[in-house]
Amino acid sequence: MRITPYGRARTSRQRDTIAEAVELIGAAFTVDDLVCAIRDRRAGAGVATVYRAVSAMEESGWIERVGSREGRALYARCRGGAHHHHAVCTSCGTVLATDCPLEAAALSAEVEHGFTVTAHEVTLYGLCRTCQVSENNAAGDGD
Amino acid sequence: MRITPYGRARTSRQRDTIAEAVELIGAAFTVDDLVCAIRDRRAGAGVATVYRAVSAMEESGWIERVGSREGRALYARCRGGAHHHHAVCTSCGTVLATDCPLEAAALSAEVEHGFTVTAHEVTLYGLCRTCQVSENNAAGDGD
DNA sequence: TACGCAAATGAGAATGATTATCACTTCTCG
DNA sequence: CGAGAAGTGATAATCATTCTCATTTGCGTA
Ligand SMILES: [Mn+2]
Ligand SMILES: [Mn+2]
Ligand SMILES: [Zn+2]
Ligand SMILES: [Zn+2]
Repeated sequence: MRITPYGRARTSRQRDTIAEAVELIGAAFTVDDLVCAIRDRRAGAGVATVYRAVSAMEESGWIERVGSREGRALYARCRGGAHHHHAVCTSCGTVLATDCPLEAAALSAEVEHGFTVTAHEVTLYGLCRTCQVSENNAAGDGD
Repeated sequence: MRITPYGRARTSRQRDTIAEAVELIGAAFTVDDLVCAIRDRRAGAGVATVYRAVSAMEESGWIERVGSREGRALYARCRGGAHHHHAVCTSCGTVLATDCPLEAAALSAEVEHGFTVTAHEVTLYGLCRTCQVSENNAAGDGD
């Protein structure tokens, strides 16, 4: 059973456009990014619809929440098999998958204090190789 | 120079009460937790004042932000020397300091993709030893 | 192919945490 | 004693996200 953007849910003109925008952006995005990307396209979509589409895409596993930026939730197209985390470039939004650092290291809280970890959040922010290079050349560029 | 709840800032009846509440709780707390804890005490404080006090306490390093719970920021009295992270008991709010797992493991994003990490978030949620024990005994005991 | 209806849409209201205002009150210090 | 800086608090403003509800639409089925 192939993973589609919306799982087994119904499709629509709006949802198609939204999924296209996700592919087009090809990096971490916020709901607002989608709303803007869609505004000038063939089919607009109300804010509520975009929020619902993002929820559906996340539920079906087609996108993942990868962090937050300025109070807005960050998502990305990042099909996840095994448990992993994300490195998000704060300049261009490129998202890399990283292994979970908690599996390798014996967790001090776990071994020293008998703490049972049931959930954890690990998110890295920084610059991808491309953006490091362009920072060397240009002085001040966006974000 | 001793670290005081409000750094070099002025003190007040309200701020004293707020700092007391932090010590009294002795676990992770939200701003709302403080507001409630103070309500019935000798000196109340407006919500805005509590928010400002929490900011001041965080700035002075007397408390730290240790995560979030249901959309509300979580803080704790956790004097931090070296870089570290937190394990927060989702049952009682106990906060443990944990070593940073990113320093031990060679970060795959860093070595494999040339990604430069400039910031990261690591927060563990789970059950402290005490709460694990009480879960074995009692069946359902609230959040 | 025509129906029926659950699912989707969207404009706008509601929520809820956090921040900003602004008119006081209270320290601090010379 | 002032003057000015800092703190207070009721209230309004932000702002991302969710909810409402009347209306439309996709799609399985007869
Ligand atoms: Mn992923
Ligand atoms: Mn700490
Ligand atoms: Zn760390
Ligand atoms: Zn506990």
